[in-house]
Amino acid sequence: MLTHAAEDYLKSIYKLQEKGGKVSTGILAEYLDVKPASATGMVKKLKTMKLVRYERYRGVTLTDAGKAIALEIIRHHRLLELYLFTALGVPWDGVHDEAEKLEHVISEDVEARMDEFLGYPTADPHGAPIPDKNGVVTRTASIPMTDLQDGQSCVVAEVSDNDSALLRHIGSFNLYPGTAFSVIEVAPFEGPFTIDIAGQQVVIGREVAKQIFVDKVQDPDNV
Amino acid sequence: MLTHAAEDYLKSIYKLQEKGGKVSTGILAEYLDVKPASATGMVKKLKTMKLVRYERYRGVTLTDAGKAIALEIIRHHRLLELYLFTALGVPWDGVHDEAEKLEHVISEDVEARMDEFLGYPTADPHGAPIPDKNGVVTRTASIPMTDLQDGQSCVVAEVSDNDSALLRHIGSFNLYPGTAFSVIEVAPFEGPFTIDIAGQQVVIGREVAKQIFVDKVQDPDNV
DNA sequence: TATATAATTTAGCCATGCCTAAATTAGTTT
DNA sequence: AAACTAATTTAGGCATGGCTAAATTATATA
Ligand SMILES: [Mn+2]
Ligand SMILES: [Mn+2]
Ligand SMILES: [Mn+2]
Ligand SMILES: [Mn+2]
Repeated sequence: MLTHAAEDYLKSIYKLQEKGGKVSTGILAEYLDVKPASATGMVKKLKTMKLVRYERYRGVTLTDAGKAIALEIIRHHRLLELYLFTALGVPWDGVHDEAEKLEHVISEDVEARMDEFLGYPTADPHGAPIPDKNGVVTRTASIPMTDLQDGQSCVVAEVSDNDSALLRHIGSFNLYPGTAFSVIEVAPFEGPFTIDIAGQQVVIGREVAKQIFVDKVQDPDNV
Repeated sequence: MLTHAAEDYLKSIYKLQEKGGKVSTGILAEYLDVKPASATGMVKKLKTMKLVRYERYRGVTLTDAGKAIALEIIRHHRLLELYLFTALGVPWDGVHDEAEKLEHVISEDVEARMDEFLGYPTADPHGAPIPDKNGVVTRTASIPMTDLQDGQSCVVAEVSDNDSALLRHIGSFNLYPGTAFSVIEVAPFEGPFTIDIAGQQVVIGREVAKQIFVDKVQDPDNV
């Protein structure tokens, strides 16, 4: 078994390489809130374990073995988030930190039991996909809310789960995954979004909108 | 926050000093499956943190601060065992190892939510008392099954939870806490116990009987 | 093409928590 | 009282995973 630290590195490399191929040790260090020298050190260890491809100054990528472990940990994390949310009522801005610690520690048996209890779910409380038992991820092609135009109708697909204050804020507008809304107005000059959620008019700043991902819907009212 | 290792040491010192006052570093090392030198090292660290009283060659005891932490971890452990057993159906011979890892990692919030879900329970699946939120333990005065005489009726109160093969064995006789049985015969010369559980006749070896603790009941059939 | 800048790596250090082997102490036996 | 034995502690080492400071390399700029 790997150490918690190694698992977190693999998970982070996976996430970073999803949006941008090779991952520099600097970016990795920043993401993990660690100094670059520490990231370099761990990456070298992961290389000797053949979990990572790495050449100095050239960045890191996961091998198939490394990716499998990363997905396993991500599966733990997201199942745990949903389990804590659903079974114990932990608020959606609290589940991330809790899962961050538990993910390294639960057995495959408990993983399977949570999966069954939850009915083999495919997304966590923030809308992120839960890799299946074999590490297969079904991605949805959601777009950032900031790409929306006036009048567009859509459904919230996913929300960034890193910042719990942000989640509380987004939750206060009821913008959970699955919630439908339509854009009333996008203010010019990088301005805020005015939207309609279930008849309620709400203003969402651009920085917040960047963290919200949606699926467009054909709006029958708007033809 | 303490390290996992330090928490496990405090928990172990607590359990060992329950039956026998001061705890030697040797006993502690054996209990934790660690070399005596390692136990001495950790005990010195715990002393600088004022969690433990210790003088070389003289044994260790917990301070009030150390005892409070030990009880907090024991509470986590036992609540987790019962939660895993009740909510996720983890078999009673599996909950100990799982809880051993989770106990260091759950938040006070999750602790409180499990407690509520379980209806503020007072015993874990093996019958061990769960300290309350303030660290108060309500001990029961159970006796080892080996103290029973022929004809005695009793109820299982508690079973050792260290050895999971033993638990499977005991479970195969349905000797869970709460189960009533009566002694048919105690074979002489340190022999086995023949007992009656719900009409079924079962033979229990002495080594197993030592690990089972019971409460005597006045048996109306036997007057 | 040379040089400046920024990123990355190396070197060396620290804390934790384990280990083995050697030294010390306590307690018991003669 | 001395000697022996068993328990305990000390000394020194190793792996992990951080850190800082200095050296190196890549890249952009002149
Ligand atoms: Mn983690
Ligand atoms: Mn999430
Ligand atoms: Mn533990
Ligand atoms: Mn137990």
